[in-house]
Amino acid sequence: MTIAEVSRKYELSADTLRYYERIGLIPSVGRTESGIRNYTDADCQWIELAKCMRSAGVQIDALVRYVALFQQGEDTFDERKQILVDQRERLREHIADMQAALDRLNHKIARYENVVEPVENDLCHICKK
Amino acid sequence: MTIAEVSRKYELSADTLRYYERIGLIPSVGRTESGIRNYTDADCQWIELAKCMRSAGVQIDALVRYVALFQQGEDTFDERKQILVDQRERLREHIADMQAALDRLNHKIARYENVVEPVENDLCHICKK
DNA sequence: ATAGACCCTTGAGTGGACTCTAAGTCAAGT
DNA sequence: ACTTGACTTAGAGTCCACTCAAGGGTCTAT
Repeated sequence: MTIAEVSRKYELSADTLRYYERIGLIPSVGRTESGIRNYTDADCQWIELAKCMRSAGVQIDALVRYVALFQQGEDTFDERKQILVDQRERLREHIADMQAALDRLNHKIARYENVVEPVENDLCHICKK
Repeated sequence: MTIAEVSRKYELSADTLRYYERIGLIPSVGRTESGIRNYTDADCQWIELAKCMRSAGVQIDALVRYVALFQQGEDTFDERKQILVDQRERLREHIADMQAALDRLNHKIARYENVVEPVENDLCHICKK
């Protein structure tokens, strides 16, 4: 697969794909004799993983470390797992923050819709609390 | 309340508090005769709101627009509500992305723990899929 | 064999959100 | 009166994650 095809498939710009490879967020992609990138299915799986993690806000740094360890082989097993566990925890915390903000937005929108009785209006002014 | 007290209370640096005020993410704070910020409870509510929304990744831009409209008064009601509704939608999408990444991390960690039977190992290599 | 579309690398530029610096003011304590 | 430390502003600097530009090579169709 060419970079343009992969770019369309995953909706990541060719620039971004090259950037991800350059910094090691995905392992380096094989080339044709003339030096043009030729993405394999395995490359695509790495890209999909990267896209999923990045869209969730997992830092590039952690993913780069993971990929580097992965390429070093079996004896990095524990370290790799630890990265995943750490990032899972970060993600859980972030989801909780977002849920709190979502609850708050729902509350505020309800006020705007007069769905919630304005019992403690003194704190609200549609709506800081 | 001084900026140092507010900074401690909300765990935001004094620089960040001044920055938020400067860009209009919170309405401007009153000063003492000598020009020092004196935060009221209402100011603190704005800060808490800003902190909550920012920690969930709501863009500063949207919050600035909301605050500006809020200060313009009643006839911006609909526009303000629309901002909230839009941001709620963005937040929901983002939570879905994060949930997908979390599911994937859980799956990968389970592989690392040999909890999941390695049935389709050819795609996994602990673990791209 | 030449146009036009696509690809390459290196390195610089951008935008968002802070974060820090410089130069100065002010209040409290000694 | 002087030091100390927290406050002020305007503006510059930093970090992250891209994104673009320059200058060039490659592929395909006519």
